Amino acid sequence: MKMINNLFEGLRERGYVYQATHEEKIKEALNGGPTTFYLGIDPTADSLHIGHFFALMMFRYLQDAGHKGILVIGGATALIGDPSGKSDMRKMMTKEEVEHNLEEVKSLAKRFIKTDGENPAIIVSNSEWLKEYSFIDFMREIGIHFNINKMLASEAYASRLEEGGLTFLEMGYMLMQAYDFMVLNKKYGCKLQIGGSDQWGNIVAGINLLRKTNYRNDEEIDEIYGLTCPLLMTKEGKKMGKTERGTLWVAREKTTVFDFYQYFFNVKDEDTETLLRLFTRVPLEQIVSLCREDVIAAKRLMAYEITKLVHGKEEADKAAATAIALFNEKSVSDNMPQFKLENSLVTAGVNIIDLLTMTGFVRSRSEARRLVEQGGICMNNRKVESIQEGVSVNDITNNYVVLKRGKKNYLKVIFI
RNA sequence: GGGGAAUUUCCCGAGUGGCCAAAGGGGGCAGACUGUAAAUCUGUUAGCAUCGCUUUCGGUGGUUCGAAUCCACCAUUCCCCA
Repeated sequence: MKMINNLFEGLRERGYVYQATHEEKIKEALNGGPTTFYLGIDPTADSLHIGHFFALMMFRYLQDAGHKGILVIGGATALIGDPSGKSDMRKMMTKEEVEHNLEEVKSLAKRFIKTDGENPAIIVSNSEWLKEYSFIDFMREIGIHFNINKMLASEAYASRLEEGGLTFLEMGYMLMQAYDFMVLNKKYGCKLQIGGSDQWGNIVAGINLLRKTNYRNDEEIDEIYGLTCPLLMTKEGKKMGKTERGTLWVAREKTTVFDFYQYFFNVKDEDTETLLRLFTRVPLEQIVSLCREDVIAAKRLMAYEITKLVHGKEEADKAAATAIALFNEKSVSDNMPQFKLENSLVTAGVNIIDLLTMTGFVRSRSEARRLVEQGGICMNNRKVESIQEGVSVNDITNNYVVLKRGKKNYLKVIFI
């Protein structure tokens, strides 16, 4: 099996390393023989967002270097909710929701990490070992090792504490994750936990827990480490992957491939380099020079590569082609967002406002009216001048009409 | 368990009986300028049958010609004391 010599340095260079608990030891482990590591993801939604994707990329890097990966899906922890970095308590999820999300997350994650062939990842849910653990035993065996004063001082609880109202439920989260690490160490010999920087406190808790339970005759029998990747932030200090309409999802049904591609194409210039470093395997020197010489080309490459990673080459090609057609050639593409309507509507004559709302392109009639009045709506590349305008058979070529809202939002309305 | 404070439109936050669909800021959206950028300027930001009407200020009832504003009860949150 192929081992990469300077894996740790490589990761650091690309911007994957944020904090490491034992830098020298981790370097040794990663650059040396196969090390078993794990990444935990809580199924709190029925898809993955870009932050998960980032961590999974790191997972994949380690896997490709020959290390053994375990993906833990937090079927149990999702029922509690991680308070790390949150200022409000998260709404509790039902067991059914978690169950459903777990399957979705599992199948999506398989797109990014190797789960078959050579060196496949193991996927487990932590409910496997947490479900059966009785409360009293858990408190006696695990709870005893946690010092509340220390926990409260940790970053993970800081914002919740400031807001007040920290509950016992949330305090329990850290114990569970810490216990996960311990179990994985015992069961699979897992030595390293990776995660986003918001997981630092939880990771350290796991390390401490093992240390406290791990002595035999005053001798530490095993040592485990933690490595975090930075939180993806834009240069403006916003969380990457958040859009006005919500989170940028990895699942196609929740965020179309075209929107996904567009999100990355439209990031600030300054973020291009970071994204290229993290999500492509383009050599570093090349990235730097490309960004300096031609930002647009760099952006195009970046958006394309990320889309390819997440949705596959075919979909990425389509999205890129659609974007070029739309923005560079001002023409129509088959892959732009579409909506189908009954043909009879047009033959009867339909008002532009009705059309905009009917297709869901604009949320309300008031908004549609406003947009038209402000000159923000185009039909077939011609500005709609008045809210009285209608759509007739003459406007339709090849069974469709192309609507444009603002500069970047297109919808092809197909009449059947 | 006792006492105090709070809950406003996407967010923060003004508003203490009619002039409130509700100030101001942030964010969003649109226009101009651009590179499908950034910065800036302008407009806009509950819904509809749009010079009018309807639903909104934690929930439910009540007082009143009229309530986000007053009263009662409930819910949630925070602070102080146990």
